[in-house]
Amino acid sequence: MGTTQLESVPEPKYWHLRTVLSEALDSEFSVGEVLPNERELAARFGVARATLRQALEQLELEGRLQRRRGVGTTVAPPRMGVAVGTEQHDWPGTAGDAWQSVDCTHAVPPAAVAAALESGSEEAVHIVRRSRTGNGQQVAAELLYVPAASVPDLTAIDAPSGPARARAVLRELQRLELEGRERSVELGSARADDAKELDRLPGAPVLVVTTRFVTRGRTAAISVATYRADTCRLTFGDSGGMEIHHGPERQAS
Amino acid sequence: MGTTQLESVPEPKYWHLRTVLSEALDSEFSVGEVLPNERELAARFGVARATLRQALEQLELEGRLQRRRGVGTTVAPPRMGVAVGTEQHDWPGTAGDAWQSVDCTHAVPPAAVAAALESGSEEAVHIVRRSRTGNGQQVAAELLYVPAASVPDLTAIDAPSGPARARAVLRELQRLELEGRERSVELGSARADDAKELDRLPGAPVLVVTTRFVTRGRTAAISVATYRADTCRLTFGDSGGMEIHHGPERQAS
DNA sequence: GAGTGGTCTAGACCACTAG
DNA sequence: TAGTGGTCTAGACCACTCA
Repeated sequence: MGTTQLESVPEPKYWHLRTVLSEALDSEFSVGEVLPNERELAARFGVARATLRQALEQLELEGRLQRRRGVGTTVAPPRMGVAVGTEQHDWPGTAGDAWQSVDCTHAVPPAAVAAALESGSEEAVHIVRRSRTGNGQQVAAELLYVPAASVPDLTAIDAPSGPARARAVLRELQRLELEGRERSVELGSARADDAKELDRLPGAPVLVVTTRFVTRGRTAAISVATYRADTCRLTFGDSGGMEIHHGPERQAS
Repeated sequence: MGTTQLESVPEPKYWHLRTVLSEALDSEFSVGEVLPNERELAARFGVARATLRQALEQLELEGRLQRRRGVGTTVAPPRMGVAVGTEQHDWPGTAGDAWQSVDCTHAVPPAAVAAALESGSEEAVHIVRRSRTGNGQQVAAELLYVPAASVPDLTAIDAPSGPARARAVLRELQRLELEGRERSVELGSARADDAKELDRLPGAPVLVVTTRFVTRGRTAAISVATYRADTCRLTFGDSGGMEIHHGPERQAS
C-alpha cells in the first residue's frame, strides 16, 4: 500500500523518454537546431546518461536526430528519397545514373558473392567501387563484382586500375544483353571501410541492396550497395515524390 | 611502460568482440545452438557485461543471433527472403497473396498518411489490419488505409468490423482499376503494438515498406507494412531465390 | 525458484571538433 | 583547451521463461 502505483504499465524509461523527446522535436525544435548536450539532458530528465543515450539512439535510428562526436546532437531533416528502381532498367554505368565510379580492383570476392556468381570460389573478379551522393553528402557505397567471363573483350590497353579502368569495365558490361535483375534489401551494419566513406562510425545501420544482373540465364554481375539507413528512404516505382513521414501520431481505435 | 601496446589501432572493444564472435559463429556453432549466457561470455572475454552486450546487439542487428529474455541467445538461421515485388502487381487481397486479414476499423489516420491520401486531415478512413507469416512465425504487420471515397459501394450490410469487414473492403477495392504503385523502404523502430504482434520488444528494428496505390491519378489507398528487420530480407524481382549472405569475409585488396 | 536477457545507475576516461 | 559524443566499467534490480 505504501507504493503509489504511478505506472500500471511499467514502460521502460528510455522508451518513455524517446516519446517525450519525439514530441518535443515535433513542437519545439526545427531542422538543424542543436539539442542541449547529453549530460544536461540526462540531468534535466533525472536519468543516467546511459539511459538518455538509449533514447537518443532510437531517435537517431528513426532518422530524427543526427549526432556527431565533438560537435553535438542536431535535429535531422526528413529522410531523402533515393530512387533505386527505375534509373536502372539498364546496366549500371548507363549515362545519367546517379553513381560515380571511384576505382577498380581485381581480387577474390567474399565467399557469399562467389557462390552467387557461380564462379570458382577462388577465382578473382573485377571489383568496381562506386559512390552515390545526395543533398551534397555521400549516401551510398557500392561494390560491383564482375567476373572476367562477363567482359571478355576488356583489353589490357585500358588502365590497369583506377576510375578509368572502372569505366572501361562498365562499358564492356553494357555490350551484353540484360535479361533481368533480382534485387533484395536487408538491414546491415557498416563495415569499417564503408563507415568511413559514409562518414559514420563502424556498425552504423545501413540498408544493403543486393542486385543480381542476369544475362542469358547466367549471372553476369553482382552489385552490393550500402545506403545510410539514417538519412535515406529507398524508393521504388515511378516517382520519388512520396511524402509519408513520422509525425504526431494518432492512435487508431 | 607497464602498458603493453597491443593495439596500435585502438579499435573499440565491442567491435573487435563482434568480429571474434562472428568468426566463432561461422566455425564453431550451428544454427539453433544456444550460446553461453551473457555473464559467462563477458567473464570469458574479460569485459563488462554492457560491452559484451554491445557486440551481441550488433550481431542481432545483422541477423546472426536471436536473443530471448528468460531463454537465452541462439544462433539465428539465415534471413528468409520475403517477396514484396511481384506478388502485388495487383491490389492487396488478391487471391494467393501472402497476407491474412485480421480486422478492420474506421478511424482518423496519422497526419502523415492523411496528407498522402489527399483527404481531409480529420477525415476517418477504413483501416485494414493484415499480417504475414513465414517459416511459421509472423514476419510483418500491415495497416492499409482506405478512404471511404475509394470504396463507395461498401454496404452497411457487411459486418461493421472484424475480418469479414476487412475482406469486404479489399473486395470493393479490387473493383477499381489499378494504375500504378509507388513503394519505399526505410528503417524504423517497432511501435509497441507492432512489436507485440511481431514478438519483439518495443523499438526493435523494422523495415517499413510504404506503398501508395494510384488509380485515375488519385491515391486510392496507402499501405504501411512493418517487417522484422532481423529475420527478413526483402526481395524484389522475379524470384526470391537469391542467396547472398554474410560469411567468412575476405578483404578485397 | 533458478536462470536468462533487459533496464538502469554513477561514475571514468577517450577521441574528436572547433574557437 | 574546452566541450562534445563514444566507450567502458562494476555493480544492482527487474521481467520473463521454464522445469
